[in-house]
Amino acid sequence: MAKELKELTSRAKDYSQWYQDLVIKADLAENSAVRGCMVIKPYGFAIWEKMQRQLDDMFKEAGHVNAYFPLFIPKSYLSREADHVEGFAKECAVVTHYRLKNDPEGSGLIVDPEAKLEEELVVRPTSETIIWSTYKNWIQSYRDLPILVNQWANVVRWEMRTRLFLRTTEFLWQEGHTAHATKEEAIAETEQMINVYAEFAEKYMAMPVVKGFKTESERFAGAEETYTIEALMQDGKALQSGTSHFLGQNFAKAFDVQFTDQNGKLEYVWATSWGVSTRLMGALIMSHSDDNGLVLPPKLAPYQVVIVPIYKNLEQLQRVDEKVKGIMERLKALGITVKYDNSDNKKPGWKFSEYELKGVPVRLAIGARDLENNTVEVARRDTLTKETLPMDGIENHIKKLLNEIQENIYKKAVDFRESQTREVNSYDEFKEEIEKGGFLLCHWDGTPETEALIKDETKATIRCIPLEGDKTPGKCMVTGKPSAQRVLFARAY
RNA sequence: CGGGGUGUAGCACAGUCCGGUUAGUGUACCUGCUUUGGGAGCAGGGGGUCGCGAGUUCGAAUCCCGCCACCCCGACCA
Repeated sequence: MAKELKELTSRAKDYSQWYQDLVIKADLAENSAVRGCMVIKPYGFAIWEKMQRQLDDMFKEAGHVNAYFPLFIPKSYLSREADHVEGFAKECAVVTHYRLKNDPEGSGLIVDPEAKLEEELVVRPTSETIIWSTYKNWIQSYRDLPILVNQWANVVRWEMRTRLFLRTTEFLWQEGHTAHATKEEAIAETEQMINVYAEFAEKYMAMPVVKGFKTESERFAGAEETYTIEALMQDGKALQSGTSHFLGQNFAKAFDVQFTDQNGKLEYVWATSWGVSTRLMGALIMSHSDDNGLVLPPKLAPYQVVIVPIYKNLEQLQRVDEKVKGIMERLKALGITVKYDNSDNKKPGWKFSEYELKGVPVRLAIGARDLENNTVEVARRDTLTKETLPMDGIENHIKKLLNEIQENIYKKAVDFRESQTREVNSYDEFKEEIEKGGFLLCHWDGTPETEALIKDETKATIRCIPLEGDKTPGKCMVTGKPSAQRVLFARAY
């Protein structure tokens, strides 16, 4: 057993390998029989549910409501918006038939050729088109606006290469789709939502992000402006963690969604869309984990505290059970989630390792010794330290400790990112530095040609044009042409 | 679709080059006893179409041919 852990540790340098082993061992997910899709196991799904609930609260706080739209999109819808079809056509799963039958030749089930669909259906890669074809019926007057709708759903993108959590064929996400009477209002919505995402990432996931615009070539297919939050993973690669798009009037025009404004004039509506996905779970894992397994921020941990009893016989266990009952009540009264693992088929040492692997922020161990002294052993996951404390008032200490852990994990991630972010001024230096990973802030002349050249030669992309920070103009590191501000480069997932 | 690799017990793998007892090891599982403050110990036990198909041979996990699946690297990707 110890050997297995050691192997895991020694592989930590090979991050992707380690990461895959880790999540499987940590009971988060496994690859299923279906190409590039994943089974999210109960513990992993509990983390996703925590994220969902928090995000949903934040959306509603900002005035949004939930709805649901169909999984299938008629092929013709997808082709209505030119950039959109360009962006998604290459990765769509298509339904062509609606029935199977027994092969008359006797080789089992086959697709019934007579059950061919008049028009093929696309399994949604995103829902803009079906939603806008619906909104057309919902919107006549400025009084119908704004529409602020979100949906929690699954989508399918048939990528050539998949990666657990980061790019699976099917993934779970939320997509907000809003309609507005004015351009200003739509832009304000787009900005509001990227701020919601950034707040969620930093306050709940304890993951610092850089907010910014995507360049034209990295923009969402059909958007006029894409805002993004970019995070840095521990292996030095960037991860796009959430996007919010200002869609202009592109979809309104493609689906003919017009409204009468206050002056009786017919206008196209202004649109936004925004989304985050189960990719965030990958981000969470890769931001904080160490060689002992997951490290979960207390605000997203399925349970914040685990209690492990230590006993020599059933009589002792019963005494610990009694004691724990009281502690659990007091913890729950403070809104802290607790799991008491008094299963008799695993030893304490096994449990310690198991809950570390699962990233439970705080572990309490209580044994005969503690019952005698009225103490409890408190171990924290982020620092892997433990201390023995008096039992009285332990619940208040734990409440404080959970906040401290949340802050400490965030601070650690910020420090790491700062240490991996640097300004680079020449292209030669850039080529050298990009090999080391991390974020590079550089001047760029703003042309797609230069961007493409850099990508070809170094595999680095412009993650975003940051909204905040240094706005001093300069000269492009490649062409020497003027640059408005430094932009953020990195190699990305 | 290109380049590389792997298919042997639930999982991880050895054995394949150089064919030869009843196919093995770790782990997991089952039973019993002892253990329980950092992934317990001992004893016993169950579990295999060696990816699939066809061939060579007295004899194939091993050699030849064909096929299939999966993984990694690239192309692709908001």
